[in-house]
Amino acid sequence: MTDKKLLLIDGNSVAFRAFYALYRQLDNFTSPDGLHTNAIYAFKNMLDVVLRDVDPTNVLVAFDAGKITFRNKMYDDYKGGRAKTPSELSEQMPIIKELLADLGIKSYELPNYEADDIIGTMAKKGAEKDFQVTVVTGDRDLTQLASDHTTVMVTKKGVGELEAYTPEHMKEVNGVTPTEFIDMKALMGDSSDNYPGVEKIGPKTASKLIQKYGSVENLYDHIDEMKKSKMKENLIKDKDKALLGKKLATINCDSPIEVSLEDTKLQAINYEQLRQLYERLNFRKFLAQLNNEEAAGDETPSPAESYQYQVLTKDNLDLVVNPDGQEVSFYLAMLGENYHLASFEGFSLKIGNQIYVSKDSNLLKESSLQSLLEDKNISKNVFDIKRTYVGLHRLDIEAEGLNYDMLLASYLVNNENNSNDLGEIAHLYDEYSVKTDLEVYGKGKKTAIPEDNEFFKHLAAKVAVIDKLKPLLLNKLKEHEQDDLYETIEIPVAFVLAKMEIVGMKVEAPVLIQMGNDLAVKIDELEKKIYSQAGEEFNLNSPKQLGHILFEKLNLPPIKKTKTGYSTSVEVLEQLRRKSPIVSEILDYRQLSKLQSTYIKGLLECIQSDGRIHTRYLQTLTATGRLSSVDPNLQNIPTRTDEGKQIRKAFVPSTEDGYIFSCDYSQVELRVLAHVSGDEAMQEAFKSGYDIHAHTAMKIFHLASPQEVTPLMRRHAKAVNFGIVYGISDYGLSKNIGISRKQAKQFIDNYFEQYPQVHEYMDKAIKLAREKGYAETIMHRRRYLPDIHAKNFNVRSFAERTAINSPIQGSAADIIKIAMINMQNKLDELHLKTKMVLQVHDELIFDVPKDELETIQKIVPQVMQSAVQLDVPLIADSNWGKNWYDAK
DNA sequence: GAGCTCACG
DNA sequence: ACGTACGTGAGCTCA
Repeated sequence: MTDKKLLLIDGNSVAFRAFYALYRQLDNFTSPDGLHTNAIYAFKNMLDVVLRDVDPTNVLVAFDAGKITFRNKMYDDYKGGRAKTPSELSEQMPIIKELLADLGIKSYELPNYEADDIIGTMAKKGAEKDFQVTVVTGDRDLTQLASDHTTVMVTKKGVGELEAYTPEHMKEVNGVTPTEFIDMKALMGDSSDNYPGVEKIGPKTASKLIQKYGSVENLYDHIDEMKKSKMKENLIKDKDKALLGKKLATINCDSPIEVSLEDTKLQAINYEQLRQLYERLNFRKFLAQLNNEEAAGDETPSPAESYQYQVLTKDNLDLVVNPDGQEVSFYLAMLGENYHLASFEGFSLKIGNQIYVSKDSNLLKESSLQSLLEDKNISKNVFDIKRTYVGLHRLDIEAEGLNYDMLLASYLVNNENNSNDLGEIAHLYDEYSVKTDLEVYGKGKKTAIPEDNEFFKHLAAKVAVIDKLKPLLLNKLKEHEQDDLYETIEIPVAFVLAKMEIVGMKVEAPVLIQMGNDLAVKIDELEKKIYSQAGEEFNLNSPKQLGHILFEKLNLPPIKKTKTGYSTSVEVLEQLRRKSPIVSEILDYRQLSKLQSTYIKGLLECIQSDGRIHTRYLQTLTATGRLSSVDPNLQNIPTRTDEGKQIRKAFVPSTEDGYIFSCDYSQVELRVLAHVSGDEAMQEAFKSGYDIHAHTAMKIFHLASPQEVTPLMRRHAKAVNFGIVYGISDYGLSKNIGISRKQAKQFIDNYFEQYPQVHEYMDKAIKLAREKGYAETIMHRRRYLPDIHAKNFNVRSFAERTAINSPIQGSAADIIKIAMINMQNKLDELHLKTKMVLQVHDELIFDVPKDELETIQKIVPQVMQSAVQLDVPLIADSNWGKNWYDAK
């Protein structure tokens, strides 16, 4: 194996990809003097990854010298019609070259030749001199260079990932060898380079032909032997084009370049120049990196600064002095996402300027530490109150005084990034002194606590950063007028959720097991029936295999396609129902196997030793402010069909003779809409207590009285009401309720005529989002919408619908959070044993002892209805029973 | 790990 | 004229 490694980068194509990878961030990446920097930034990131992975001795970045090359002599229109490089990118190109120079990397361009030719020539030279060559490019053309000596890496997904083309991989992807790829391209042409190839020949056919004939020339030598076909005619007709295509596609590996391998040797980094450049570009991340690379003499990157800490043991606990008034930050380390089960790995504590760390979480139970954590007069800053509270609870510590949560604060300030990793969030605020858990613990199978030194450093950095970023985040909350949202909603609701998770919900395993056994029999029967009709056994869970059976073997009409093949979704199968009995059986099978695998099997695995299921609510994930529920998701337990709903029979009260009590808001989102839009007609309907869907039906069908509303009209009106909340389109509505698009448009027009202020609201919501860059709820929760300015119609439209929907969905989320806090307070105040156990977006579920039912019936709807004062009443309906199924 | 499918509000 | 309803999580297949 050689240790001489040559890295060749196609500068133009990588810069191009880099530019578009961060295109959405274009306006966020500007230097103080007004230059765009997104491509430079992404280019440098990509470069770091490649330099680390390849670890080359020699590097060359090749650029195109200009538009005119020797290929234009063969073909005037080569790369003709290509859009001009946007000026936002071209202004960055000189800086990229400057950056490379500062990094000690050679750049090169050659008039009349493309970067490809430079790379091809250098790759050949390198291979001859026994270099291991790696080519990095954003363009598949260069894959023809792949060989035993040369690997071609093509950027994927912007520049974040690279796909390595070896000759073997080439064969897998294209079915041809790298050199044959040239011939393949000659036949199929290249639309981006603007040469046509042979008519009607695309990648598939080209690949087949070249696999058979080996080259374009050989193909034409044997063309007479080919059977008569349209394709043969086209091949003959376009022979010139194919031969020209081959010339154009072939990379010139003997270009007259004036760089030697010696010239490409990596040079020393010019730290001073580089620092100045980063400062000019305002690249704070790279500046921080630079500081510490320089300090470490270019060793592995480590945090820019590291914090002093003291390791705590049982014997030096007296070091932890009474904080009196000093700022305290605390971090509890656990390995694993699910903190109900994760292993305790240690903790860190910052008191004033002193940081303590330990791997022994049992130390927390020593009286000095326990009393510190349980003292409500000692404020503690943490990252993720809920996780910390639950974790400490498992150690029999009842935490008090957790008053600041970095995770919650950053989520409210900006939830575009929904990470829940401390390091990642710190990086968003240019704080690079802490690494991410992924960097320190690794991922997947390799996840583990590192050696003590690194681990302690990481823990110390975490508490230090919680403390350090606190003023910044609190300040941003103030600027956003979100202090109220943060202090009176999110922080308190974190404790409410923690308690709900800890209590959990009792689930009867035997009930599920019995249902599972019954289901297994039915599923088995259905499988047999389906196989016999299909005439063969296949994997029913594979959409691919099912598609083959339905649409190829049984010749049913394929109604819809997906990216990868035929769609076999319910939507499609419903339409095929009448054509063959097998379809109904497949639908039944789907339904039952969903119940079996997700709800029976899935839930059984989640029942813990206390006979309960403890879900985790994610409080900082959704874009709108809703919660989500994982491990397991208890917010999507079936209810729409009775078979599914049976699952709910297994969810029972924890006390004998107790009840499951459920209370849900009636039409909260529409009420919120009535409130925020100020629409008089809609408000009137809610104030009068009308059935809102029937009322809408009267309005849009111009009826005189509620008696004239037929069930179908009500159903349609209901769909319109929903559609409005989602930012309706006539197409969407027509598809949803199976009417013509014209009719749907009529419904919508009528709707807006009858509820004119709703229409105004929608326009205003979009306008506001454009002006401010975000949409906002009644409690000032924000959702940023950078796409609202997008040039692409689809992308922009999506942002516009989101601008309409988010304030509605988000305000409803605000409301139920307030209700939950008030509810928990009420339960505590009245010393009730009733537990709030679940939240399902507009519904709260309680585990109620028999003798408290009467009280609960009274107070729950009261508290929910009075959570906030809107311009229309809030209504909540209650149900209860011996289990969740009966609470309907 | 992505894509499909389907469960919920 | 564009393609198209908002927000989630999980299990399965297949590369």
